[in-house]
Amino acid sequence: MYAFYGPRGWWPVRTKAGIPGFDSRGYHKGDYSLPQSPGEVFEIVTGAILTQNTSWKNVEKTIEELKQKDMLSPHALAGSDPGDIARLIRSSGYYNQKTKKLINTSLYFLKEKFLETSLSPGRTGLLSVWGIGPETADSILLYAFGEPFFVVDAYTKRLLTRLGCISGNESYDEVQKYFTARKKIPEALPLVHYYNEYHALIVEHAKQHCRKNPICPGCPVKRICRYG
DNA sequence: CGCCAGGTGGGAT
DNA sequence: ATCCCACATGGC
Repeated sequence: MYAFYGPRGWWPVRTKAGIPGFDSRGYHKGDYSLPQSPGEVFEIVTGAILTQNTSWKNVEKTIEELKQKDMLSPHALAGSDPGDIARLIRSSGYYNQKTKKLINTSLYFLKEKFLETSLSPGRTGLLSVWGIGPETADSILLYAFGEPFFVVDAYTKRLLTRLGCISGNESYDEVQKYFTARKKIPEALPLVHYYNEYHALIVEHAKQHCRKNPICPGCPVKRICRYG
């Protein structure tokens, strides 16, 4: 899939959109040096929560709103009126729930000073926050803190099920194990970069070919798939 | 119009 | 543990 789609430039960082080295949406292909500041770390944390069961397109708009109102920080979010936050993040859907999730996460980050110290919250720590489940936790660890946690989402399960790798009713942790237990990892890429690309490639592949109604002509993994 | 999108938590069984 | 549901907007 890497040969077919190329590097994906994840995680997109809106606050860098358009500057040299970044495309208009904040993707940075082949550059694994992000995030580079506490602000960028927190933007990824926020994006990971906002995109829960929601298209990234809707989230981009919200991130932009938050940024323009100087609300893209744990301090600002934790100190704001929930109603104001809900209005700002409206386009990302589930705005009442996500308001609560953002405030909870902000309070946790403030209390533990993760941004100041650059210390990782750790998986258990993130999962203890109301509003952060396994996928959001792993997304934050992998893309915001640069730790090798493989992200499993609905696309991952769909692809692996169609390829015949899993039955489809496995738990999050079981699917994750399918990847982390593998020994065949290209040496050219550090593990964290490999996981970075792998998840992003699965998302791209699921959007282009492995949709709910699959588009098999031209699929890069057609040969090893039951469909097609 | 209907269906889907880079899930999570709560409640019943 | 395992199912079922609420949560909500915007794009196609």
